[in-house]
Amino acid sequence: MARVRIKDIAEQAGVSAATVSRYLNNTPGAMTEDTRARIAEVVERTGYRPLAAARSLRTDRSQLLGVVFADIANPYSSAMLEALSREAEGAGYSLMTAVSGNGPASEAAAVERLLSAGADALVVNTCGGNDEALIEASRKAPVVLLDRDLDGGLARVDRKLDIVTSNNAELVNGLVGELVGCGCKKIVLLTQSGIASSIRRERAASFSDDVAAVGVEGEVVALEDDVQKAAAQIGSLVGGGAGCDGGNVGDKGRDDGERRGELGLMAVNGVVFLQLIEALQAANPGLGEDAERRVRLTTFDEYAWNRMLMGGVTTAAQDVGAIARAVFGQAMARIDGDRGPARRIEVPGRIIRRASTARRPV
Amino acid sequence: MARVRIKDIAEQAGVSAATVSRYLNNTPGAMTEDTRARIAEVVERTGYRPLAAARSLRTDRSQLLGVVFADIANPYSSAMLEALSREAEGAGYSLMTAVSGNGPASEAAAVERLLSAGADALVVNTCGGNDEALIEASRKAPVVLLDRDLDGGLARVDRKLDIVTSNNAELVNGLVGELVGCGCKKIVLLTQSGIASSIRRERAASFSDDVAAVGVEGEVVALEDDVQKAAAQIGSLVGGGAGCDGGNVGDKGRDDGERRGELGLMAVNGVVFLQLIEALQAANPGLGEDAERRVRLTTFDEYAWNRMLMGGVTTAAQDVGAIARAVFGQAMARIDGDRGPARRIEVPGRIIRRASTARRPV
DNA sequence: TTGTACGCGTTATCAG
DNA sequence: CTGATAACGCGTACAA
Repeated sequence: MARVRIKDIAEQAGVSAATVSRYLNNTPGAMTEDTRARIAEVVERTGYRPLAAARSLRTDRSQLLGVVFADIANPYSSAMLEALSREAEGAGYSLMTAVSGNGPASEAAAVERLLSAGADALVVNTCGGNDEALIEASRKAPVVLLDRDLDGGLARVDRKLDIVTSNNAELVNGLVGELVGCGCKKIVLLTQSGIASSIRRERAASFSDDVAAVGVEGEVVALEDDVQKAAAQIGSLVGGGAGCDGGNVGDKGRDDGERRGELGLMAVNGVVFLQLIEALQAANPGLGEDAERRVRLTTFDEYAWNRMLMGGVTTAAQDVGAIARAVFGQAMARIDGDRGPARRIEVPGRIIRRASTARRPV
Repeated sequence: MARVRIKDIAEQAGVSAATVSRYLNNTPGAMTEDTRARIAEVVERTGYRPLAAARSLRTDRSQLLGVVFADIANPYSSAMLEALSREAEGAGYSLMTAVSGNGPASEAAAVERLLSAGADALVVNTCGGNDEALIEASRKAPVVLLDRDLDGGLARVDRKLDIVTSNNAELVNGLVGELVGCGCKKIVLLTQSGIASSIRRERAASFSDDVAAVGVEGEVVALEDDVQKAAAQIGSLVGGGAGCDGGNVGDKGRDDGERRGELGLMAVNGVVFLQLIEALQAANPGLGEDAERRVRLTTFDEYAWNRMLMGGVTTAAQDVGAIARAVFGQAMARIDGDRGPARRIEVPGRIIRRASTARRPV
């Protein structure tokens, strides 16, 4: 039961291989309804599928899209993978994935592998520090940056590097607004230690502008990976009049001193948010039972636990589906020969207001 | 600057294409050190990479491994993707991924697509209800089941379907032991509503045996997806003497009635555990502040939040790296022509004991 | 040790 | 509307 080839189909249908090929690629002004039917019958009966390698060799198209994730443990990446899968599926494409683990060398290797494997185009969620490799790659196949820009911000300069990202400036602004709106006098943006992605920089820059504009104190802190160190960082931030608020006895929602809600925290992404929660819990014993209630939490990235932790955390959610659509669409356009200037596509996200920044103290 | 072919390398190195090919595939007893060096120089200088499609057409090997995930939102899948990537990378393979979203039809389609795309073998984390499609696929390419067995448990019957999974029976036994050890008189296994995977069945079966063996009350509950319904389920389980425990004033760790710690909960996977936490929080108001303290939590799958929620949750952790190694190794063996009987590989996981099942009441 | 010649399965060109 | 034929780039018997 060897593999069935196009020639076999041709013989059984009483036509030539060329005609079968035309049938498979449904050429516009095609063939007799009769021959079409005959071929269809044979194809159906034999379950024939053209060999990808042969087709690819001839057409110089693999129907393969390479995707490189910086950190697949970040649920944003998972969601994006699923969304991209859906897009690819609809277009008859398959996804080849690679994970860089936030390592530039690993990312460069992944890009090289995917290219060697024949990817028609690359989608790269770059970890930074890899501008050269990516620009080089873009000369062999279209490259669409996902979420994160090059360090040099060269996306617009170089010819073929497109980028799709969220409207981070507006989202940062939205979160700052939420925090200020619920009474925060000081706001801290928490970023990931050791990771200097363009997103971090972009959000940090917007942040500085925004806090200055509304006249509250702002600070950017890179949260340590180590829980104890992170707890110490958080502790010193919450700091000052900690632990002397008195236990809340039985009924809660009382004694809402005006010092409450003064510190606003903003996690730059879901991973940092999780670290933040962990650090808060670790720091809790030293800060008193209700330390959590004296800070206002907000975060980027919408995950299940945002709804439940702290009674609901105000979130800047990115539109994963729309981003995936834009990324895939742009990649396809490039594959189809679009040689226009590099594009920068900003997909609007939205602020989801939850209890953590509610007007009346929690 | 067209693509450089093997013929170009041959010309520049002053040899024939055949010799270059031999160089690329480093044939054993090969060639003069001189010619080897000359070819190496040219290959290096031009950055030549053989065209995957042409090579694949000739060798009938794509160096592509297809992977189908049932639920990529499940962090177990992300971790597995990363581990599999590492394995593939080392063997010169690339991963083609697809996501079924726990839909049998979608899974069947994904398998078909990956096969059409030329995958040398398939790794399937099946969602169940798809035995036919998978068996059919296994006749075209090796299929290795990941974690979940066929509904019919046919893995050993059919010729080529291998399966790699954890030692679920032992892990269930371990968790039951932990719960009994900290004083639970009743244990409930929480499963995912609407998903009837083999893992759920397997763990549930072991569970029933185990609770019977140690003589405690056991129950299996499929947790509703809807938070309110789930909360009601949890509420009725915690049930009975709820809410009349008196608020714990200031100091805690007191009034540990002997009714404490009587109910043991075991989440069948990380997703269910998250739903459980959410349900617990939703049910809390009606159950009294410290309802969480009257139940003992355990769960399968080790994630970051297991360390932090409830002060640490006792976990049955699977050895993702070892599983990935076994899966990939088995796939490679099949690709390399191993026609031996189907294998069932059980990779041992381990119990991580945390505060949630500590002897002294939390 | 190295070169020659052929074929892998498909699509594109060109006649008819 | 259809068929014959020539590539696509590479690996591998076979011959030298």
